[in-house]
Amino acid sequence: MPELPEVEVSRQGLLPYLPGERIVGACIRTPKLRHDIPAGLANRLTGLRIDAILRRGKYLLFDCESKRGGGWLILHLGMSGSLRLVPPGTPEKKHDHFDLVVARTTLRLRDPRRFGALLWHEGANVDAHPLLAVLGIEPLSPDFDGDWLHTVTRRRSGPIKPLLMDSHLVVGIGNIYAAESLFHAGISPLRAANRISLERYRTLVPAIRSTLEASIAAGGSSVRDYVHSDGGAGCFQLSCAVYDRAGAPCTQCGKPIHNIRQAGRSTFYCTHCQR
DNA sequence: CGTTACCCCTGGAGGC
DNA sequence: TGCCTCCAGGGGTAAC
Repeated sequence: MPELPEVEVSRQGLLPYLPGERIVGACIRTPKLRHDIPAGLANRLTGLRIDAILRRGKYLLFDCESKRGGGWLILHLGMSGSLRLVPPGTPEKKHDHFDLVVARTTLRLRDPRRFGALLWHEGANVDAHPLLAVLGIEPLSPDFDGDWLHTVTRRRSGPIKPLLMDSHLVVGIGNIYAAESLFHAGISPLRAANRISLERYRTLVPAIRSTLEASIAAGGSSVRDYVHSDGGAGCFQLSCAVYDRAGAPCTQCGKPIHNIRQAGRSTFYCTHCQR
């Protein structure tokens, strides 16, 4: 479920409740998700204070006194992960793999497909973690602009859409937002990255940014529901222009949206509006 | 080096 | 109702 906007909205939803709180316990019910869960993690966490919650790409980073002998709890939601704040003592359900317990609430991770991750990084420099050190640029950072994307794609002859989803280049853009952004920029997902002009990259990057920001804003309004109820925290994209709209009329020209496969993922686009 | 195929896993949808 | 196939918003790894 989560792409960058969902992860960011989850982070913002946790901010009123967790930073400043002391971890009084943790419960790990699963030996591994995407990776093995570090041995002794629950004990390591217990007693530390949560100083801050940051986001890097689709990773949530919990600063657990990292500058005072602690470290970082690193969390990834994979395809099916979700976070809830539940009252202390709430019985767990199937696929509830992890609890982080503070005095007044419990952060609960649920992930049926177990593609998520739960990791620990000792010490202050979380960017040094092997999975984080290889990540690309943040799409909402000012350094991410059309000129930058044009420059780094000069030797990339593959199609643009899988490239936008490559976290080693730029983080956080998943299958939905890659498709939506390319539609808004009028660029075919099949076009070779090194055959897109600088001018068009200067259109594409703002399209990416506005698509992500609009989704974060849409999710922001439902943060309270998210952290307090069983309500869906899924797709904050209220309405997609192309994603999951195969056969339906294009919102611009009325011709049917196509569904193809690229690098093992479905791609939705308009063959008339996107070139 | 760049690009793609496969794999990790469960659950929901739709066909028969 | 059951059984089957296909599909799903991610990403690490191996192979070309």
